[in-house]
Amino acid sequence: MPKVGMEAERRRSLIHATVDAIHERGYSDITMAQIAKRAGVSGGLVHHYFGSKDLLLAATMRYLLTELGRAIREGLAKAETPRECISAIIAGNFSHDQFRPAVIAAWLAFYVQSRTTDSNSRLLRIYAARLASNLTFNLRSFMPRDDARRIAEGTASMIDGVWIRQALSDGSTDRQAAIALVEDYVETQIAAHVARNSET
Amino acid sequence: MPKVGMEAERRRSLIHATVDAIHERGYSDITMAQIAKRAGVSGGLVHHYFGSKDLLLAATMRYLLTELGRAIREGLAKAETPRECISAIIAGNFSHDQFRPAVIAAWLAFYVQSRTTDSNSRLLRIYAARLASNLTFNLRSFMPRDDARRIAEGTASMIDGVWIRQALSDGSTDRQAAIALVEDYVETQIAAHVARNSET
Amino acid sequence: MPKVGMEAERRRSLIHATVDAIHERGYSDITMAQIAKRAGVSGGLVHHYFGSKDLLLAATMRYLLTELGRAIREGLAKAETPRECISAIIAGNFSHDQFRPAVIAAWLAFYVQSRTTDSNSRLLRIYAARLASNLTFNLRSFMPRDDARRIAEGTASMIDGVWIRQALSDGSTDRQAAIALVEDYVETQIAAHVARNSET
Amino acid sequence: MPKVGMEAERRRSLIHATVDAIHERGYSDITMAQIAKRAGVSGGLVHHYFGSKDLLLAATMRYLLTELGRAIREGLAKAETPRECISAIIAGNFSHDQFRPAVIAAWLAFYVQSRTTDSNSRLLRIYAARLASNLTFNLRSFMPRDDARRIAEGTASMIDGVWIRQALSDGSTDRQAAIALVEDYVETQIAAHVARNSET
DNA sequence: AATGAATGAGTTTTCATTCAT
DNA sequence: GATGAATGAAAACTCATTCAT
Repeated sequence: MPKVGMEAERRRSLIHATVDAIHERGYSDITMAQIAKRAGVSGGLVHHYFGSKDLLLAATMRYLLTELGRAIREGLAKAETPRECISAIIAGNFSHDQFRPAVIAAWLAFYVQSRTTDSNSRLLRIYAARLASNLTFNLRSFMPRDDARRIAEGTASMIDGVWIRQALSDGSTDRQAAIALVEDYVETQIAAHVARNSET
Repeated sequence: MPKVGMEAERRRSLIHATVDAIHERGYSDITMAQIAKRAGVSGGLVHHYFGSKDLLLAATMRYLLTELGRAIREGLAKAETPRECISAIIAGNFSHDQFRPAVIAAWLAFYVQSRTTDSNSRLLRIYAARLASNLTFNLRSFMPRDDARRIAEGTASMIDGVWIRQALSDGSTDRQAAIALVEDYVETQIAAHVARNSET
Repeated sequence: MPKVGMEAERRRSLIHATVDAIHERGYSDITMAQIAKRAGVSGGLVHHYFGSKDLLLAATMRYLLTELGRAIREGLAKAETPRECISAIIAGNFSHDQFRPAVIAAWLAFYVQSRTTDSNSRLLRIYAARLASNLTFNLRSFMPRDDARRIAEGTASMIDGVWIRQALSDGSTDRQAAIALVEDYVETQIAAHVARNSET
Repeated sequence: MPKVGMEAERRRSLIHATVDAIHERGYSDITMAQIAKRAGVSGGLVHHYFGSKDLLLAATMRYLLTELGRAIREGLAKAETPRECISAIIAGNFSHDQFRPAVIAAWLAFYVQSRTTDSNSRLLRIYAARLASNLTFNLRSFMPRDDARRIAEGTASMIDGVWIRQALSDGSTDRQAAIALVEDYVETQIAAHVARNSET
């Protein structure tokens, strides 16, 4: 009798092995054999579960996107005010699971790589649009639509920027500092708007 | 025409071909044959000039760094006040030569890839340190050292963030919007500090 | 139902699946997984029953030979004159069970493939020798030994030729036309001999 | 400077190696490595020239068809009467170049294999149609259209049948016997028609 | 200097076979 | 007996690199 749930577990372990392999060797240097070895299975099994290297990579990217979405949603569930929602989104992007060297490395690899892979590109675009719309919606409580859009874009840019810079510095991550930098940006921008309004 | 100079021209044309190839195919999918074809030369010649694929890629990355450095230095030469220096640095990062799709794509590819390549990593670190120190120095005119360091890091993060987001959107680049976003960050932060100081 | 007979049924169904798989995918492209799926059993079971792919294929070939032999023997049982025997042999080769696209395809595949597989080659040779000897024996009633041998060879060649040509035309089979073509050959040859004899 | 004509020579030598490999190992067991070794080149070169195993096999089949067509055309060029044309077609099919064990083996392999490969199937069909039309046309001098068509089909069947039987017998080929068998069929059929006509 | 044919090591992929359940 | 997950050997294919011309 086959072990129920074995397949899901194997797939997850292979995806984790893929993330780790990208972290250690770099996206362009990983091989199926490395991933299989890292997951402690034979090379053939990876194909059995994912069909091809491309499909394994695509599945890994989807996994990362899903996990990020979940982290953000969890934070949003506890947020009550628009300001808290914004903080939840920011914190979600730097949550414990997300802001680890291996995950950061894999994220950026897919981010950059997706530029030349339509299906991956589409996934990222959908995620980015949702993030932008969510940020914009909550910023609308503090400023006009156009400004909200602009600051949302700035916030997203800074989140991505902090991530990419973290990838390069092989040192340990500092979630608090990362969050503080982005929060500071948002806070200062909101404050500027509030000040401007109270002047009039 | 003397053969001297011919070599430099060939090298440059191969480097440009490499940048374009990365843009079109992605870092992990480029081949020497593609690059050679794109540059209109034989495959063997690339080795003759660069020795190996790794060396060609390293040379391409050095070229990008040099060009970026040159763009910034040119702007800085005309800047007089610290504030103008900051703007020059920002503008340099989004100068006409730098903020093109192919260059952005290549930049990010090297950026991400350098994580697993020591020699490239070192180059990027040196550049990043110089940028940070330069920004910090000029921000010191407006705020204490620790704040200057923090805002310098924020500025660099936002520059990188704008870049990476541009790579994903296949559309045309908007230098003005990119500059405005980063300038807004710096300006608002400086204003906040000035306001705080004038309060006391 | 007793388990005895179950095994024979499973084996037969796997052999039929093999024949169908050869027909649909071609001898060089069939896999054990396909055959197992087609027979509605697990991949492991095929090995359990046949030991290996080669043995399954050998069993399939033996099955085809046996069925053909049976079809011919059944016809011969009803034949009384030498001429009727010849017709029975021809008709047996194009009997309903034999002259179906899937069976034809499998036959030819084994026919051609046996060239490089000693054990299969031996089986075919035995069958061919029996066919030749049978045809020759019955043709002896109408002509000298040497001519009988030659016309037997011609008859066998034409049977094989009609078969191979049928394999290529994906259309439906026309047993009557196939039989008529071969019968015409035999009839004309016999007639020529009879005419020659009556001349003298 | 590259050797002019080297490419054509290489391709031809690889195609010959393919034919020989099919003869020796059988269609379903040949590997690119075997073919390369037999041609005395590296494995990579085969891909360089043909792109893939499938394309190499397709090129080999086209080569065999072309050679057969050439052999027949050469014979036809010397034929003057319809009867001579028929003999030329038959002789062409068993010409020295065609009726060799390796070529026969390869021919049959492709013949059978083409059933599941559309592009190959199409090529064979075109050739078969041309052969049938050519035979029919020349037989029309001796018999009505319908009979001519039937005998043309019979002739083609016998040619194919002689070929397939030759493939199985690993012995040396006997071109004269093969030709005689088919000629006998045609001759007897024509004679029968002539006799029938003179009766009336 | 320049070419591009040729190599061969390395990678993905396939699949018969095994084996724990 | 029966399953199908897992293996690993063998195959196709890719491509940086070399080298004769």
